[in-house]
This record gives sequence, C-alpha cells and structure tokens, in this order.
Amino acid sequence: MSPKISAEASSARSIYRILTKEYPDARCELDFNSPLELLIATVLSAQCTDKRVNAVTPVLFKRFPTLEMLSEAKSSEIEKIIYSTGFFRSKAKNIKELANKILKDYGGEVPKTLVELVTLPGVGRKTANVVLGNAFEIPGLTVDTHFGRLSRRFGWSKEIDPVKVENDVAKLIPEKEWTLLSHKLIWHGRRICHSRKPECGICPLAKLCPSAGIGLI
DNA sequence: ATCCCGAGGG
DNA sequence: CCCTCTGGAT
Repeated sequence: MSPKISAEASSARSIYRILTKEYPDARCELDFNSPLELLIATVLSAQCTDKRVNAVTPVLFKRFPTLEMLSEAKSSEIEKIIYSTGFFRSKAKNIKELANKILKDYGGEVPKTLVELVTLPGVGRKTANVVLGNAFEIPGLTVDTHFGRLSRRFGWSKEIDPVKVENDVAKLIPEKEWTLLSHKLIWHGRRICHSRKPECGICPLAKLCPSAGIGLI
C-alpha cells in the first residue's frame, strides 16, 4: 500500500515550500525581551500595526518594569502610554488585570499552556498561540484574519470559525512548522493576498491557488 | 473609506 | 450570530 495524501495536503506542502522561498525571514515583528513583554505586546497589537506597538511598549515597560507595578498601576496612566494603539481603555484594563492574575494564579510566571493563557483577560486563542510559538517554542497556529482568509482561498478550509480553520489546517501541515507557517501566511496576506484586491497577477502561488483570478472570498 | 496579526459581551 | 471598542496609516 503506497501512502496516499489528500489533494489538500499535497497543495499545502507545495504552497508552504513556495512561501518558505518567498519569505525566508518571516517571523514575529513585535519587539520583546521576555514572555511577559510578548504577551502584552500581542494584546496591544489587536487592530494596530506592530510598528506602533513597538513604539509604545518600551515606554510602558520602562515605567512599569514588573508584574507588581503593572497590577498596581493607575489605569489612566497605562491608557496615556498605550493610547495610540487604539482600544486603549479595554487594553489598559486587560493589561492591569492580566498582570494581577498572573501574580495570583500563576505564581508570577506567564503560563505555558493554551488553556491557562486564555484565562487571562484580553488573551484569546490567537494571542495565546502567538505567545506559545514565539516565546516558548511550542508550535501553534495563529489564526487571524489573514490566516483564515488565505486558508479559505487555498481550499484548505471552508470554515469561518477560527478554531475550525485551525483544526483543518493542523491536519495538513506538520506540527513543527505551525509557527513559521502562521508568519508566512500573514506576511503573504499583508503583501499580496489582500482582503479586497488580491494581487493574483504577481502572486507566486497563483498556479496552485484555486481562487486565483477569482479573488474575493 | 478602509484596513491594521482581536477579544469580549449580548 | 452580531455588536462594540479605538487611533493611526494609507
């Protein structure tokens, strides 16, 4: 019996190979010096460019260098520092309460499991997987808007629910590639496979992509 | 106008 | 499922 792989898995391997060639440097673009810094940077990155997050995090971490200081900080002071990242009231509240919960419930250490990470305020599954993959080297698929859109365009998933997309893609790509695959999909989504007007004409995946020229999924 | 590597609440 | 939270870049 020769081992057979599905058409989707075969496509996924080919696409991953090309993305690796196109984006050899794809990586997390948030600046951080510890798991806690990455966690907070990722919370701040919602609906905000990484560049802007990187402009405020050094100020935030210099003013509040420890979990204790963050948890006792005045929300208004955090808000002023992170203002330009948007959603500043909820993000400030989340950061303060997240610091408090890590102290109370996790012994002052950022937890290393998805189940624990998502108990923190402001931390959803996507943020948790960013931390696991980039601070702890634990493979995770970070299904954001780009990841979901590209997965559907490639025919890897028909789902909208990010958890279902994650499960579909997990079957197609070896676990050890998950973190890098996430970055490469996101880079490609930002550069070429845009939401509104994907540039299929210059896309190196056009020949493999069932949505090429059709666009708009 | 529309998008930026979302999360939480109803 | 929908809505809301938000400023900045283009």
